Amino acid sequence: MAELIKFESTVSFLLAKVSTAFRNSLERRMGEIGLHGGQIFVLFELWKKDGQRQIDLAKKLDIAAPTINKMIKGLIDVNLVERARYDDDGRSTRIFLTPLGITMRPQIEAQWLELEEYCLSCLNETERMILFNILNKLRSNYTGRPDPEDGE
Amino acid sequence: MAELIKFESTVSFLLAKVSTAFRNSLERRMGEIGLHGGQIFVLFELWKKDGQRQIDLAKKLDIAAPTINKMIKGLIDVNLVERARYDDDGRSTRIFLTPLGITMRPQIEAQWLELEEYCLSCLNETERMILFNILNKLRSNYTGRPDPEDGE
DNA sequence: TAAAGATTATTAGCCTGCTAATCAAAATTA
DNA sequence: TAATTTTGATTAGCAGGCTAATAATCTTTA
Repeated sequence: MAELIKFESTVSFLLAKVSTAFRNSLERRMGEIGLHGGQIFVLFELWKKDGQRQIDLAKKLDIAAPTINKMIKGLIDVNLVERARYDDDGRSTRIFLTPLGITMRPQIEAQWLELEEYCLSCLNETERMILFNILNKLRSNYTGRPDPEDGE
Repeated sequence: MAELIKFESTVSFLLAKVSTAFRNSLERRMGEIGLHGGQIFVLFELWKKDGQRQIDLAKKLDIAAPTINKMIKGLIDVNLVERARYDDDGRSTRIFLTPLGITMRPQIEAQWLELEEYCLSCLNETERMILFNILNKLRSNYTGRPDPEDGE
């Protein structure tokens, strides 16, 4: 006779729940400043390096080509980025920040820090560090992308 | 002049990345046995108590009414559950497991444990326990729903 | 009883993920 | 050069989240 699992006792169960809850918080917080949850990650990459191709953004964000395409559409709709074609390659488009996309950076970053504080308010400094390290391990395990200090 | 954040250094950043990666793993693993990622949580609640109303399932799973509605549609499509109306309340529908929904339980649970093992393969036993406890705190923080031992 | 309010399910539509399929352009190879 | 393959962007369509709006059924209240 098969053992019946206690789903609530698995880490995956909790991870799924926290994942969904976090995504909702992210969406709500970013909605307060007129953004959607996923868009901030695109902006983050463009702030590091403007004018990247869609395919390169997708690779850095670990998302598929159609996903980045839709995200960029949304960002264009709210006038945060724009597309530009170059003569050197007729296939690709380069994504550039608009002036608004540049000037909104501090506001978006402040909102991000608020989200961070809200999410982690139940954890002390030690727990936060531990969680950070464990999540880093999980991320490497999933994506094969090691800790930040390895560069890209 | 505004301080520029290092996004990668925030826990929220890693949590977002791990969330997405986990959801992808979940979808892939469950796809192997003909299911989708979210459906397992509905089944899990029905295994605990069959014949629940949609609204009650939604509350227990912390999801919105339209979401549970779509999920149940999908489960009906693959013949794992079915709807039934009762005379006592013409508004609500009760969701019941089909024979397949009952007999597939061990297979689904085995797949779940495989996912668990895959996700956590980079963590030792201590780290898993620590992660479990921290995730539990985060979950309470988000949903106001405390640890399992508090009952429902 | 009749009217007003609350509850349940559903539809429409959006964002974030995905895969599969297309199309155009570039690169490679015969 | 010509044919083939690869690459980059896009569209269509699906699942899982959401909110807002409807419709139908209870429940409550006047």
